[in-house]
Parts: sequence; structure tokens; C-alpha cells
Amino acid sequence: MPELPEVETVCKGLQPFLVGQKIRSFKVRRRDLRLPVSKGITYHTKNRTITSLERRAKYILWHLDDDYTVIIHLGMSGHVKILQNFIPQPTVHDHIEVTINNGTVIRYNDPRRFGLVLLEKRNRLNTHRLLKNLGPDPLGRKFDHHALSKLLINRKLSIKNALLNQKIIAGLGNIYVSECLFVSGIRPMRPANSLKYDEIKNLVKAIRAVLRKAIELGGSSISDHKQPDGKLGYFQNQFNVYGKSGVPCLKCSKSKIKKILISGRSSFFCPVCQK
DNA sequence: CTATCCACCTGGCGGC
DNA sequence: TGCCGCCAGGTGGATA
Repeated sequence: MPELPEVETVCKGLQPFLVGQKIRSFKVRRRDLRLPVSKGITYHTKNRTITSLERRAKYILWHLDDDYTVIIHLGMSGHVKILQNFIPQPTVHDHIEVTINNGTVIRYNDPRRFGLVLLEKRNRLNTHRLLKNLGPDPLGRKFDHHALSKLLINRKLSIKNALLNQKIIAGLGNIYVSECLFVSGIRPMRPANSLKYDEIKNLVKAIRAVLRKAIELGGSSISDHKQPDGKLGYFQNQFNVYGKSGVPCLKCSKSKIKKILISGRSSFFCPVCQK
């Protein structure tokens, strides 16, 4: 499921249920996610109040009222469910269950277990091995065409792979890279260092516009991914190219959307509109 | 340092 | 109906 807009949607969806609330229990039903769930997370989080939530790239951070922070990453298939009143039995892939003092239950469900749930000291977040090398957030203030130019200089890899690399820019994934490159009229296989000044400018504009729109629509519901309150996201209806091979291009209508593999992952583009 | 490949895991779908 | 191969929104470590 989860690229920046979906993670942002999950984070925003959790906020009213968690911020200012106290954790009654933090149960770990399966410890073997991408990394083992932190030892002691159950003990350390008990009776702690959540002071704020933060999204950092594709990570969700729960800041607690002591010097600890819970780090969550949804991987490829992670979901969050918010349950109130009727609490059904956990299913096979409900790995984490957090009960809030008012009875609300937050479940972390992740069939493929590529996600992770960790507890870290807050003053160690910036040097944490998973967080310290993240590039700028594409919706953040430090990200503009000057910044992106600098990041792409001397880079011979494809622009598609550059945008997927979280050390270069943090938050895009396979869907939104295809969409952003379509909107900005750039072919995914172009070497990153071949982009002209105006192309980088257009790309930055496209990235911001596409991500903002996706967040506005509650992210994308692909497979069975939903927002934490169970609602569907609607951005998948706005896809121009992702998963649309063979469909006439919405810009030129002269050409069909093509699917190619770049580093083994599907990329979709219009051979006429994208240069 | 840079770029590519691979493994990690489960489930859904199309084809036979 | 059943089995098989392929594909999927991510990412860090191994490798050249």
C-alpha cells in the first residue's frame, strides 16, 4: 500500500484518536517483522501518553510523554485499523494491538511482514540507522528545484530509480514516481543527470501537485488498502499511467500507455508525451 | 562512493 | 476445482 500520501493519511487518521491519550496496553502477537519488534516495547509504553504524531518520509512516529518514540513503517502490505465499540477477534496478520485508555483499539496488520515497529530514544532518532540517511521530504520546505538539481548532479542512474531512492528524496514509491514523471513529461529511463533546468523545475512542481492531490483524496486504495477508519482512498481513480498499459494516453490520446521494467519494477509512461 | 541485484514474505490472479 | 508461476505499494545488505 503505502507511499507518502498513504502514510500521511494513516498518520492524520490516527491523530485524533491518539494524541493526548494514554496507552493502556501494547500487545505484540508476532515479533518477527522486517526487524524484530523492540524488546520491552510493551513495558515501556504502558501508561505513557502520546504527545504527538509525526510522519517522516514513509515512517510514522508516535512521540511519548517521556524520552521515547515509537517508529512504525508499513512496508508493502501494512495496514492500521482503528476499532471502537465492537472489537472483533484479531486475524492472522494482526501483529500488534494497542489499546488506548478510552477503549479504542489500534491494530497493525501486515501480511508480508515487511514493515516494522520499533521503540527508540527520541534523542537518537536523527542518528538512527533507518532515519539518518533519508533525503528531503518532497512536501517539505527544503525541497525545491535547486535542491533536486544538486541531488541529481553526476547521477547516472535513471530518473525513475533516483526518485525511488529514499536517500535522494524520501517518500515517493513506485506508483507516484510513474505519475509524477508522466505529469512532468519526462521518460522514466532518462539518466538523472540528463535532465535540463526546466525539466527539473517541472518535475518538482509535478511531485508536489501529485502528492498534494493524493493526500487530499485520502491516498490510494489498491488491493484492499483502506484508511485507518475503514474508508477508501480515492486517488487510484486519478491515476494517469500506473497500471494502465494499453490504455490511450489522457494527454495526447494518440498513443497507448506503455509498461517497461526498470530494475525489475514496472514503470508506466506515454512514449509520445514523455521525452 | 555509486549502481544493480537479491532476499525478505504472503496472497491474489490468470492460465492450464 | 486445483495447482503453478508470476506479480505486488519497500528497502537494506551484498556485490561488482
